[in-house]
Amino acid sequence: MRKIRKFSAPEPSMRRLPAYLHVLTRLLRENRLYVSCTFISNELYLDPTQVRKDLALTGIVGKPRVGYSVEELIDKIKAFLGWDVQRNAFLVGVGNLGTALLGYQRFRLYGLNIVTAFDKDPRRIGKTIFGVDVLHVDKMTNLALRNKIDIGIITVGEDAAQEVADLMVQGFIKGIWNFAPKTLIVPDDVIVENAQLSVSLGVLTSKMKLSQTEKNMV
Amino acid sequence: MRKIRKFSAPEPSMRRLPAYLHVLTRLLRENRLYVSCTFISNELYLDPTQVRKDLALTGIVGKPRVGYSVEELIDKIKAFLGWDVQRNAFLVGVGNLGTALLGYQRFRLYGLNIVTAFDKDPRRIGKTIFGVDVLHVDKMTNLALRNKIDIGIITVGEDAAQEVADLMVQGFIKGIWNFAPKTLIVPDDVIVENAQLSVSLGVLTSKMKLSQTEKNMV
DNA sequence: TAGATTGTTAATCGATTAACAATC
DNA sequence: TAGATTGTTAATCGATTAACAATC
Repeated sequence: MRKIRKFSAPEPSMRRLPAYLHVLTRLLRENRLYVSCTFISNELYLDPTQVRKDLALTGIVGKPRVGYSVEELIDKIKAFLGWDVQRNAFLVGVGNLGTALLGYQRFRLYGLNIVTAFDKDPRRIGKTIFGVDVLHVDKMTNLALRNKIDIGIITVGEDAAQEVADLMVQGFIKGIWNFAPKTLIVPDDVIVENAQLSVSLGVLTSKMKLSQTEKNMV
Repeated sequence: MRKIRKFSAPEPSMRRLPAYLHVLTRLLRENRLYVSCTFISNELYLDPTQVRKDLALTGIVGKPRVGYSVEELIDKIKAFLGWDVQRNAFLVGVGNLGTALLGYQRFRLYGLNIVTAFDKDPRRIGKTIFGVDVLHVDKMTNLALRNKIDIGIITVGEDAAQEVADLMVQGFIKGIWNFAPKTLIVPDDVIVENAQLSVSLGVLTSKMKLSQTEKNMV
């Protein structure tokens, strides 16, 4: 196995932080100034020590007996997740899922700015979907080189996914968000995050199957 | 913390299995009869022992020097993930994401059958989207009780998510696939799988931030 | 002050990886 | 048979949880 030096924080922690942000945003709306780990852990059914460690990763310092400043904590978590800067993205594959992502307003909260979409289907090219133009995928690499594009979103089928990833790498895109059910091969300095729906569904249906077995066992 | 007796398999393993299935499906198309752990681990950049342990979870028995039967392995993994049976699902929230899920043909491969969709927006009610009728969400609970519905898919906003989950629980739905950015509170016998896009995006942008820091450090 | 909460160190738990015997 | 591969046990690694001192 290729060993990669690990600078990055524990992934389980990274995955919990967005949920903290949801709670904190609500508290901010309610004008709460401070929050304790215990409060967050109760809201999310997590261990309070785990919450404390996760928060410590962001560099925040709390006040004993008082807790953490809600506002400061929101800022620190956003910075930790890299949501404090705007990132320009290209999306390739304007099918159902791609279209849904183009219309997902919430991405603005995370600094994700999808500037252009691409496809190879002539029926889709030339359209404007949720204010985003759809161009032929052949134009993607050059456009990525000219405008600095941070993130490439892959919402094509599994057959085209590697091809699209290659074009993104050529366009010096350093982060790929891959929704295609395919393991991508990219250089070491390119980060791939997989977001296959099947993975999540598999966890659900696998656990459901097990809970049926449990019932039979009782 | 509430301790839950754990029957279910390690979640990391469950999350890797769909990727194995992709490789195996390709091999099946290529008419390969047998496959070794080493082959799969090379394809997916995983440790071969890890692959072997994951496969062992499915109950498959391999032949030394030969490997595992591709066809049998596919069946075993599908059974393990609970993808060997059809499950009826209701989807609530016919926004962009909900619509995309209704049109996602691949779900059939996983046994997921979305039978009806729901919303509370009168402009959406009465429509048929990708062959699925959209009804008012008030009708959901009763319909779930009358037809046996296994899975509820929540694609509403965070404000309505808990409310929708409550209705699903009342309708005896035992598995909830939650795309809303909200931690749901449900009885112990209901399984919730969260599939927030923000979690995946957060991992990507957090790692990208770190790799920029690395560059500055060099 | 007393006590709630943070921050940190130690212990436990679970997942990954290494080593190796069994097998065909 | 020799050797590739499985299956399993042991070692390591990392994440979670417990314990407790520091703080305001």
